Amino acid sequence: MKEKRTLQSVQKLLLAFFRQNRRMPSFSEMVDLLGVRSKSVVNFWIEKLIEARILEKDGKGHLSFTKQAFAIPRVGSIQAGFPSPEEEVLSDAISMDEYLIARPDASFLLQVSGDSMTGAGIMAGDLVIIEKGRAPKTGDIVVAEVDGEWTMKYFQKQGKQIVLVAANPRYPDIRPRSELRLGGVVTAVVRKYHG
Amino acid sequence: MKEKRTLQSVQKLLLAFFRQNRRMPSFSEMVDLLGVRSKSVVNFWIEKLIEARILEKDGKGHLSFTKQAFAIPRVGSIQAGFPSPEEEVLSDAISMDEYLIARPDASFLLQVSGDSMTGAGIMAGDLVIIEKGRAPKTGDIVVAEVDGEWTMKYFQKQGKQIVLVAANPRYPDIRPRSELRLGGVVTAVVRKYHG
DNA sequence: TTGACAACAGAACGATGGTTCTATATACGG
DNA sequence: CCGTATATAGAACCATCGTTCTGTTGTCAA
Repeated sequence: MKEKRTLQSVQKLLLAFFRQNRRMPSFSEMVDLLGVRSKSVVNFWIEKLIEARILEKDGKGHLSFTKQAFAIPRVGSIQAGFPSPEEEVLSDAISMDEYLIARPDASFLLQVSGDSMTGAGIMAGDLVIIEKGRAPKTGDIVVAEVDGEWTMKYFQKQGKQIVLVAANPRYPDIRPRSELRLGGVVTAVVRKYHG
Repeated sequence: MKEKRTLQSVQKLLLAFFRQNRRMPSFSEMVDLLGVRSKSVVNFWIEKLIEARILEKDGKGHLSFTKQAFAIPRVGSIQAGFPSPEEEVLSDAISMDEYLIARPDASFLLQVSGDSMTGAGIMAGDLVIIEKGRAPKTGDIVVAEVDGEWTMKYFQKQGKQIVLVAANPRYPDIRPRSELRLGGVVTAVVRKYHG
């Protein structure tokens, strides 16, 4: 039985290749990938994909995916009426890496343990993205070393005094003496449900 | 004044190009990119980057970034002792897209409004990633249409009866009659702090 | 059966890609 | 000042790339 080639199936194959190799396949590679025997067939599909704004080609014939091809669709809010899969608004589609991490070279991940920030919606096991070298403002969540121990707290500035407040009221406020080593500012929280 | 080229600066330039064009620059393009005038200089740096496991080359000379080049470093948990930026463990580095979204073509994003899932650490304004066509298990968070309205709730199966429970106890449990249209299962939560 | 059309095969072509080699410029220690 | 090492320049080379053209196969309606 012969698989019928469709725009979606071709796009899927190319995307799979890209995700694995982090580059576009060449026309010759696509010949194998699509299971055809001629580059002109590949060219036919490539033009279709360009027309569909999934691929784009610069002046010298270099292929690349559009932003749209990577992103996953983003629909409105739940209470505003939940659209059916067919009427998804594809116009506003984003990539997680791009959305979450503004400065990749100054950021790192940290796995949270403990319940001191549960009130802020940061649970044990969550991953937080921390940006180094950013000046915290009051209300920001920071990672700091206070008296030899690292903790994650709300940052507050009362006059000249700095106060670190936990979201969980069971934990006391911390007023560091002079030494406050700042690990960074929490810019995002990420939680993945196993499965 | 002439900028000294370093491994980091070259990597940064190439990464910037990649992020913008979603493909590797060619050697000729790198000549312009690095501000040199010969491809052999480019080749010199490429080899350095390959040695540093930032780039890799397949049999036919096709360049691509390694996984490592994209990912941001992940350090241990806070309470386990917070490493300084110098001693970051780079071995376990992940990309957000890859980490969060197992099936990109079956997933979409939804912005949360309301406080019905606050107890589960899902706040208003958060972005949830929803996977379609997955069979929910008890304890999963699902998006479902109950009697004409879309909501996000815990999924529970008591015998043959399905119960939708909010994390916020102020909301009553929902026991749908027969019609329960399932939008999908929440596989991840993402929150970005503005700034 | 035939005609029309779409999908595909295959080869030829010029341009560009990465590679390699040799020559020149710069920095630095003695 | 000299000699050595390192970084850069420039040119030549061929495999591969994407492009294009012509011809073949397959499908479906009349």
